[in-house]
Amino acid sequence: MDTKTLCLGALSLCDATGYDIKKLFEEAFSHFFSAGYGSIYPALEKLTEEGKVSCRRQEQEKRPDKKIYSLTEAGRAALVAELLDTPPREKLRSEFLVLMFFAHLLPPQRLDEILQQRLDESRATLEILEDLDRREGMPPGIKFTIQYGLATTRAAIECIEAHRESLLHNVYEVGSTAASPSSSVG
Amino acid sequence: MDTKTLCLGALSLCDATGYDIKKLFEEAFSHFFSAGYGSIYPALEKLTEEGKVSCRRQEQEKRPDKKIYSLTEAGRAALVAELLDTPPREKLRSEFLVLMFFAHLLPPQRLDEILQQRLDESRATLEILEDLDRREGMPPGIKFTIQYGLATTRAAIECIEAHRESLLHNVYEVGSTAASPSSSVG
DNA sequence: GGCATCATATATCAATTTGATAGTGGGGGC
DNA sequence: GCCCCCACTATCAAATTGATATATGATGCC
Repeated sequence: MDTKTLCLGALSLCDATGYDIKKLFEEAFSHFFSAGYGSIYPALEKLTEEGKVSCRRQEQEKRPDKKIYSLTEAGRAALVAELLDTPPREKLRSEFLVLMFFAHLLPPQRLDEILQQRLDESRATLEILEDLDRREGMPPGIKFTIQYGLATTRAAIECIEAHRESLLHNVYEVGSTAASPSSSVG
Repeated sequence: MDTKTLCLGALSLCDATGYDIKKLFEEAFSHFFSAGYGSIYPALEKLTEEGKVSCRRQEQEKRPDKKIYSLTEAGRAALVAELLDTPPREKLRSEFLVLMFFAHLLPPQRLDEILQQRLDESRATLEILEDLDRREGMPPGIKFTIQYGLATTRAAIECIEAHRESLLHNVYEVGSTAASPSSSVG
């Protein structure tokens, strides 16, 4: 699934500018997908060429012209077609877990900081999701994305809380230390 | 955190070829990070230029020469330095949740298929993690990455199981249908 | 025996994405 | 007055993705 499809999806909700689409992604998608201007604007341009979206210009004083995009019938068909054969994959990119994997190379202070930062960020995410969850009148599919985020985020937080103390005690005791490494973990 | 750092990390465990590193990523990192040959080989080349890894060639009959890389002292220092100021971020890319977000555009059959496929894949991931978890003598940091994977994967599975039925019943009842869409969700 | 596919190992490439940055001006905080 | 944020466009180098090419042996299947 590429940014083009994401844009079609956004425009299936309502007409929007590239800027609006980015904001939608940040507000509604941020816990499971992201896209920047660098992929959104080129995507909208290509979609226009392909006739899947149309673009009307709205002039503004003292601001750049707005380019408001709308989904065409061809675009809606393309969106549905894409959704029909997109496999429901999921991929995590966790620098946090990479750091944990190499925890034995880090000083205890840094390890503690890492755990704390991740906890803070996860709790912040949780609050955002809880706010979203309180909103009413949301379609079941969208509601589900929030439930899913809540469930996995809570699990992550509990896992960190559960292991934090023992990690700080055990990481350095068994084999190597941060100061004198001599690993051989195959 | 880029592929170069990941490679340094891999080589901190033991000497390896690019191929070995890819396999390590698939075996030990697959549930939280990934990297392909297209980023690993260039990374190893740059690291060699920078003196952070050294490379010895091992000739082989009937196979391409092996290029076995080792971490140098400079490389180890660079790895630690990188780990010290890498923020512990985490980013999900879930095409599954995008599909769920637009569930109202899909026929019920497809929605069911999506949920089933994700459930299957999550259960497969869970089994792999449970196997890893049974291994003994693993450093606490690595053990933690597995615990974390177990916790979040189980939460995901439970969430899908819990909402599956109601999704199939409710997605199409309230507002629009897959056949005649007329949404306006801002 | 023959055929497909996987494992070992290298490497490359077009297409895409990332993450930062630039430009332009109004409005709010202090 | 100063600085940063909001609104809106857009671009760009660098990195990554995902597929593919090249070779050969081994393994499995009918």
